[in-house]
Amino acid sequence: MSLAVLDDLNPQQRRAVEHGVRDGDASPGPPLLVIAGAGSGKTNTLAHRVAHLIANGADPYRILLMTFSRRAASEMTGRVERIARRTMGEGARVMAAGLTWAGTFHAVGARMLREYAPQIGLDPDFSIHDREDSADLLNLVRHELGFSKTRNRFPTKATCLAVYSRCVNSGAPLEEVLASAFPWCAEWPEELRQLFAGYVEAKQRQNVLDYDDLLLYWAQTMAVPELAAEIGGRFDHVLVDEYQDTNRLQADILLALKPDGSGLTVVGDDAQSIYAFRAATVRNILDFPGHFDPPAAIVTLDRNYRSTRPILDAANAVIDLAAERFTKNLWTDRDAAGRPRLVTVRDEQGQAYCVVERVLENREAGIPLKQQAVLFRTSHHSGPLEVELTRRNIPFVKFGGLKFLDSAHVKDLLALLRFVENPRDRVAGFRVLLLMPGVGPTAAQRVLDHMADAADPLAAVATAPAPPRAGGAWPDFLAAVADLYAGRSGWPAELERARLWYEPHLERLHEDSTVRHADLIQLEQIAAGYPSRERFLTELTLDPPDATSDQAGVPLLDEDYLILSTIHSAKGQEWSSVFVLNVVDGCIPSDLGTGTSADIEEERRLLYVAMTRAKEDLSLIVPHRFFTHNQAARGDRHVYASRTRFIPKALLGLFEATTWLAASAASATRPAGGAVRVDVGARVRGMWR
DNA sequence: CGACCGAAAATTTTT
DNA sequence: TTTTCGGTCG
Repeated sequence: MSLAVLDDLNPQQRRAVEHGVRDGDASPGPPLLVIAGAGSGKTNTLAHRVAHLIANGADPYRILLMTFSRRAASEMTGRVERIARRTMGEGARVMAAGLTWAGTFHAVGARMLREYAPQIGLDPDFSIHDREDSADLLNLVRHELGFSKTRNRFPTKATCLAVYSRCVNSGAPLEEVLASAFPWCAEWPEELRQLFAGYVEAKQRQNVLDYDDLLLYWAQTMAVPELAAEIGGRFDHVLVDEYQDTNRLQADILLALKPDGSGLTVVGDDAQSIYAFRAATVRNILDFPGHFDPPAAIVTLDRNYRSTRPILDAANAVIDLAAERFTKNLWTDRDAAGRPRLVTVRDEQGQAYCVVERVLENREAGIPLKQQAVLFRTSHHSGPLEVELTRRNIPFVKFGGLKFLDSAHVKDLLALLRFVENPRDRVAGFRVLLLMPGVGPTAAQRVLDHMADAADPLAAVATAPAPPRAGGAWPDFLAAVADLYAGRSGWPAELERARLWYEPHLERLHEDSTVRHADLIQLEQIAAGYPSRERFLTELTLDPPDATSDQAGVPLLDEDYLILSTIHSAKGQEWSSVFVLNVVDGCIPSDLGTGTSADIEEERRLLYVAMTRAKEDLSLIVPHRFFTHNQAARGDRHVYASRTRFIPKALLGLFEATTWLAASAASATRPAGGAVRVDVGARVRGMWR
């Protein structure tokens, strides 16, 4: 590898890149932990390390690259490719194509499980349930067990699934999970245990895995010494990014892959750990070195290349107040005059106007929309802003929150494909059957039971008892299934066949069928990018297109658009100018998550992550008053909010405090009543529900 | 058997 | 306020 490329790195980065690699010899070396602060060139360093390994003879087919989030995964592979192209010229294409084992833990797990299915008693044609499907199946089991009519109300399907998921991911006993995270469900340990047992059996009968199973089955596979040796032996180097976001199960998998740590590299930053709610644990990163003898080497990257000094000073001050810290403060030599702004506005409406004004000012000053981002704690916080952006014709793309695939009509259509792909999947079957008029739970169950008893379930649909009140819808359905079953149209044309069947139902069930119809056409275009139905369904579940923009779908790539993102989805990203909404107590920290001090600490890190996304310009918006909706406490439509507790008085000197006076022009044209404004946001979101 | 109605609960971030 | 659940009516 050319020395020129490594010369761009600072000494610590270079140590991380070259660790364990001798000239021309990239055989697996001792384990390495890289503690890399925000903006310290973490992904870049990891990418350089991969390129360096390959340049020194490592086989790209035998390199495994994993992350927790999809965003981080694509960022990483893209970066490796770019660096390789720069350093290796034409050879880069070969190399990038060779990096086939790169992705999220879940995606890699799915692939591994399909491959090893025959050896672990799994049908390789399993389908994968997303969260909603999993909750639906859990609900069916819940009914079967008679928990629907208990004296006190039993937890909802979503809560049950959350409990189950946490148990699986943290490896903690049920009672402990209930006590710590779901105290209001603590009276049901026995029922929940029974429910989960039934759920697991149902999944297995139906040849279905949920998200957690992808990790769980993989971890179980790795518990068999022969298989662990075989799978671990396929890779010389295993590298994990965002290691602070992994949970116990993922750490188990990793350690089973490389018990002695050879060829193992993990990268992370405990100050950016924001997935504890998903059972991620910083212990993974803290305990990593000690798993090996001798302990893994540690390299710390604490030079920040992203933000100006005033921004970094403020962010450091915020994280400095954390109860527990392991990493050092970041430093930079990027001097600049402007402090980050702390902008007080009247209410959420004022917040929307203020952000829009500033964004437009920035654009006038030459900063494209794409270099600006608005971040928020929860998805619906951007509601009023989205309305305002739409009103002013400012294009935006939103990351996190509601997904294209969550809309009912898309799920309906996909359910038909999933039903044909795996006829034992009762959740998909139910969903499809219930779309027809005159078909309810009872009729649907009869059909599915009839199929379950047959040797060839799909062929048996034709001989199933016709639902008495379905009328002409039933033969139409049989014809569609027969066509898809026989593969008459081929992929991806069969999606159109499915849509033709679905369209009459779409028009009957939904008022706004034209908008929804456009989504289905878009789905067909997406499908064309996948080689087969199986790959389409799997990858759509594991890697759904995650941006929603208003109405027309994702804007063209060459267009300029503003970024809206939840803070969680913003991790690893950076923008020239960043706005953070609702920097008030009750939002950050969320008043839902303020139960334990650990929860509060996570919220503090969340604010830290948001602030460290900014390169030149950072504005924290503090609405004085904000509307609450869906609050348990009845009555008040708005509450008076105060600045987040994470920026106490002592820190105010690091900010430039300003007040944005409620835009006279805008508010003058508005009717006085406050209640309607919240409804608009709800309705915009409702279009997708 | 399925559609409708009234009461009660709900809580956010991702794979 | 919205969603979800269970009971009742047609």
